[in-house]
Amino acid sequence: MWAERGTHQADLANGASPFYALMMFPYPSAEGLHVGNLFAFTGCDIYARFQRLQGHTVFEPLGYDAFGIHSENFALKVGKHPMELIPSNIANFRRQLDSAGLMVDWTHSLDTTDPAYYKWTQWVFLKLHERGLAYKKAAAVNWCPSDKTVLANEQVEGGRCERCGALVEQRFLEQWFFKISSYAARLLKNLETLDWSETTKQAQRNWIGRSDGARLRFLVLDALADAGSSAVAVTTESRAVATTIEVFTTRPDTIFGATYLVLAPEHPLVDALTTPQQESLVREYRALASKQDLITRKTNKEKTGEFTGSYATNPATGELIPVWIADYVLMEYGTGAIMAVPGHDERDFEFASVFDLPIVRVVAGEGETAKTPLTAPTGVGGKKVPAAYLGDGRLVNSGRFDGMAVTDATRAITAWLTDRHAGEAVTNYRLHDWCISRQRYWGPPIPIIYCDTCGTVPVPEKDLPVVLPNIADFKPDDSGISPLARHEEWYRVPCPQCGNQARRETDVSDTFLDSAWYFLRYPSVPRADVAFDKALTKKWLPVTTYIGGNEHAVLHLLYSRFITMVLKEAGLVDFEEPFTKFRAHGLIIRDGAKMSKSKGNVVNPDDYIREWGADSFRTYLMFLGPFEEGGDFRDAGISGVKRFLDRLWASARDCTSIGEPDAEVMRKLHATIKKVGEDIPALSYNTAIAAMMEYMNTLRRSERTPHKAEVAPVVQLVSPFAPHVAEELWEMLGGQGSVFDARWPAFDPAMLASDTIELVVQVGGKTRGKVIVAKGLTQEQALLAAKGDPSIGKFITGEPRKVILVPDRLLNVVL
RNA sequence: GCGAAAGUGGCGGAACUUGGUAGACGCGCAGGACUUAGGAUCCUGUGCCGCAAGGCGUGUGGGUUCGAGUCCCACCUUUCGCACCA
Repeated sequence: MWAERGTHQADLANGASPFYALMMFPYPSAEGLHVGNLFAFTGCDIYARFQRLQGHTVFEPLGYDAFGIHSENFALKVGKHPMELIPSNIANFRRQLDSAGLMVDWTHSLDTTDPAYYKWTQWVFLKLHERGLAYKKAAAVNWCPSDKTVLANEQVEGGRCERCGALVEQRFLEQWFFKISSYAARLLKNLETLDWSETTKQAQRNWIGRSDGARLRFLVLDALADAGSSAVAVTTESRAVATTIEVFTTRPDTIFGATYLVLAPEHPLVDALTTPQQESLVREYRALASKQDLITRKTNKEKTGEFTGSYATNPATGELIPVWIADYVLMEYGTGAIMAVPGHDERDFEFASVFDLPIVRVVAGEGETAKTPLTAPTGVGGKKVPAAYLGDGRLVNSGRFDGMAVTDATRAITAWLTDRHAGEAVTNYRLHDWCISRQRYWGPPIPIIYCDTCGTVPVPEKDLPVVLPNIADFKPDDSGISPLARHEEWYRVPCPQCGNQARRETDVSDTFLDSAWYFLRYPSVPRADVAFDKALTKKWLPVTTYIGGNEHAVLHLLYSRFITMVLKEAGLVDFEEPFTKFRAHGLIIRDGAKMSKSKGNVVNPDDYIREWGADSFRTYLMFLGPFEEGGDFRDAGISGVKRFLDRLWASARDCTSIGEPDAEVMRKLHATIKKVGEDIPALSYNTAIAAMMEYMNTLRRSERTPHKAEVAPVVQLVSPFAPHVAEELWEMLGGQGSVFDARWPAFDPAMLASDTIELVVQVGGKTRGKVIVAKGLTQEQALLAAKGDPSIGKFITGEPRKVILVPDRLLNVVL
């Protein structure tokens, strides 16, 4: 009936009070819908249905995120082509989703692997390229030397290839990047304006990773100085070959304690700095470092490194300090070089201890002096061991800055060094540019053509989409480049500018690009002439409420925000934050353990829907626990929810319109309407369901044939949770049209009022019972009533020392 | 290491941005009714100790308060995220 009447279709052009309820679209796996998906969708669906009952025109679209490595790997595993697998997976998902009774408007669905969709994904790439936000550079990828292929980060487990177990290496390939790092400050600042869960915002803040500090310059006096000589002569020749090493530090106040410099092994200055004596050692170390894959390098705790043979001048002390390379310094962060302050940095301390480099104290804490040894108490016996001092304090061994507090010194020293042209204050972000290249098959080809005469040429918009060809050998191989690079007939094209023989980019783009703009597309599906219609976009976006998993709290949400910002700058949309409100749902576990195929505890929604019905299943999922925290799925629990719905059904079937409803029951009903109406928008679905159950218990215990007025509103309250049952009962009770086109029942505050209340009585802070009394009693009256109750009165043995009355709630008698 | 969240019956979880009957609701369990039967339905009970009166109870130890699951201090544990980010 819903399908026939188009109940779930929103009138996008004319609907009043638009409400865009978005859920994160699933990857249509061959295994079918995961119960976690359904948990998320149901939670969003309830919210959306409730908003509709509040009078909004609700748009609840859903599509499929079908590109990417998961699909590709699965296709490889079962020996089928993804182009063949995806449609059947989608059909299966659609069947399952329909059986769950979601209010999805399927006339606006999308599939990221459809050329009609990815045409616009490529168009988004071109928009970024136009604005100079897409660029190419060499970057490290995970390389499996045994499978001879590029691995995605999620295919590397503990530094090894998840398939063959070989140690993963890093390789450098030319890749496309988006300049998201230029937007770091804005992405961070805008977070303050968003109605998102605090945990999600915090995760984004950490990812963006703002650090305020200084960029400092260290002059290398003579790159060719003799490593053995401690007093390097400053000659005019050496000045001529002088190089500057830039470092980033958050502790410029500790510069007097910088006793050496460290560069990342792949730092571009390393060659120039390495002296002939050190050359072979440095080369060896660099080779070793580059062999390590990205992950083990980051988790390897033992400090290793090599001396370059060069010395630089500490701009504060004027002393010569050695320049080292070590893999604990990361090229990706800051300037790829650090000033090492072993006295006040744990990592530097460890490194200095291993290589016997000088450690100087420049900050003294409470009760410490310049001479106090740098130690930290150990756990056992409180014995002191040498360690860096990380705490607050005042400067020592720092010349004119001695005695200054750390915070003041940070400012003062930065200013002093700035005056001397040795550095300046900078803000640094951890966020690095977004690498969107994938040396894979199953994604949208990056719309770029390389021409010998014209260079890098973007594919003209009119030539989009660049269709992904259906090739049989889509498996990545030892060429180390995309499978598309094996298909000359595909990549060989005339240059769009000069017409000469040219070559297509053979990498495809990251799946995260597909999902970074899909919410813009939904309202405009199925229009083929634009990515998104201007009027519809203006009316429906930004998304009113977005619900999804916290696993996407960082990347997906950040990328979507970035793309939206860029489109705003390009004048294509008129907002820069795509999701006004975001809430993350929790995780469903089963019998206390995470669901996994290997444990065999995966819940197949089909089985439960068949056995218990979609409504019971939905309601049970929401009853497990707080929606934002998830819950523990136990088979036994579902029966309680089923019983509740059965009882509601029986009450609706048996209720009568004769006579009057019971006043006490009606009071409870109105309290329930209030509670459910407050709980649903707060996503407290579990307590909303509990409140409805409680009401049904009250109704049942009144032991009369229920009056229609006592039952009908409950049908509406339960409708977001159990839409099928509610729709049927609505009709059974003579409701007009769909229950979802009716309005949410209003509660009457006057109904909640009662003349008498239960007054809790405490004696000396201990609860002794309660008395039923008239409202608005004075302290004396309340005390009298308490004394009058024998089970309470016996505790009031003397003259009260103090009496506290919380009007109409509680009386505490202190003896 | 850094960041975030959380510790409440046999179990999942309630207790409302405000300190005021801890354990709502559901599962499970126990007893009963109906039944040829019950994994159906309905009723009753169910934090712990105690025959009772009563006492004890929200991770541990302190504190504030007439009154603390809730606020403050210290600690312990667990989960999740990020992790050599200078």
